[in-house]
Amino acid sequence: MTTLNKQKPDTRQNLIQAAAWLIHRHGYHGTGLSDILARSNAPKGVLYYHFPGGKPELAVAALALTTEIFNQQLLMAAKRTRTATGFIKAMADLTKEDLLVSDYRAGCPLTTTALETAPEEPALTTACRDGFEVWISTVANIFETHGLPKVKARRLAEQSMAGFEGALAIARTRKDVSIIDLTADGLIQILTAQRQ
Amino acid sequence: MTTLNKQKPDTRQNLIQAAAWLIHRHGYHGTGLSDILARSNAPKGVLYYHFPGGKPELAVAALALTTEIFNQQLLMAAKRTRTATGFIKAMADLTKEDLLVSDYRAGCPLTTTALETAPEEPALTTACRDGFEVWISTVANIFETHGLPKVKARRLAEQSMAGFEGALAIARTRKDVSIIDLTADGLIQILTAQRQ
DNA sequence: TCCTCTATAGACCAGTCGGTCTATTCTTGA
DNA sequence: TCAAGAATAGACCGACTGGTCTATAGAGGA
Repeated sequence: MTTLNKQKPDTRQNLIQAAAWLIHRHGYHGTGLSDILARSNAPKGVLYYHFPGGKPELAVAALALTTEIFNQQLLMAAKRTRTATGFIKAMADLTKEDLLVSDYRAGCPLTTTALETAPEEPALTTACRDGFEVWISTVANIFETHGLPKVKARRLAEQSMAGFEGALAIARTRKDVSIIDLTADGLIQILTAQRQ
Repeated sequence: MTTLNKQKPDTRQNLIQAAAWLIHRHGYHGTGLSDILARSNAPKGVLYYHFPGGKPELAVAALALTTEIFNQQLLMAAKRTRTATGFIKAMADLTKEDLLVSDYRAGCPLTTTALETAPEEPALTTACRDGFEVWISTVANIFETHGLPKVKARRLAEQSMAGFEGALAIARTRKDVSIIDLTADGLIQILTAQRQ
């Protein structure tokens, strides 16, 4: 699923990765084509050859890549955890990791792009919505494997995504990740309350 | 506190309000000076007369205005509610209101700006951090008046802000506010669990 | 009445934006 | 060996960006 396309991956993939990296840090409007081109060492003609739709089309591909990568991280984290509580803590760690390795320069590209562009660029809004849905479904499935009933698993997954996304934004302004742990604690309390 | 400055308010205040309205919808990078000028019917010279620091300085003022307005809405909502649970529901209603009256065109300007610009525009990041702190302090105080101990009130306030901010972003991509109510339900469960 | 300071007005600027276009190079099958 | 499509390369474009500058209008005191 990660290598579906038959195209020679180098240039096209480099463009997508460069765009994803930059949008992750500066958002959609804050990322210029010239930045993407410089980062991927590509001339302009190449971009419009691979993405006739221009910047929006490339951004959609970049958001899809980001969605897939984080989804894989969620699945890997699930393999390492044996309880729903443990998985919530693992999600908190994943959320913190992005902030710490980037020195608070990178947030969630889906949230950033969604807030910047919805609903003016429908393709981008759709990409964000689909990305959130992928993540929430994955998290809900993981909660189910840890014994939560389907409906409660889905609810807790939505609450988790909302909590961590908001905590990420606030943590970035503070250069302090503690609100992410606080959010995890809250989710664990919800989980525990539901178990009773 | 709402009318501290001695300056004749018209032009300057119009600029701030126009900037706040636009940043609310399109974010910092998505809002151009020309948009702000057009919306406030002002020529360019006026902007740089009142805000020598240019766009960033005006944006900081706009974020401060937004902070203050929403803070007043929190305080008003607190007057209408008698329990912590009721206040959580009132926060959910406030969060939903922005989305619904703007047809999902407006999110939280603090979150949007923070994700777009941190940490490249320190003044903006600071304005966002300060804004979040104002809101969280207000919410924590309100929880205290409803009987929560200080530490727990602060924790629940942080969890609330994170949850509603994240829910707002996701709701915007879906054009559906239900995740905001779900978030409120989760916060109420945390509250109840802490009461035991 | 005139002077001075505040504020308004908008022409103008260099730089950058996303996007188009044509020329060239690479690759590959005949 | 050569033709043809795929891919690369970057010059070029109009529109727009945030920002500067000078000219002028308005207000208030002497």
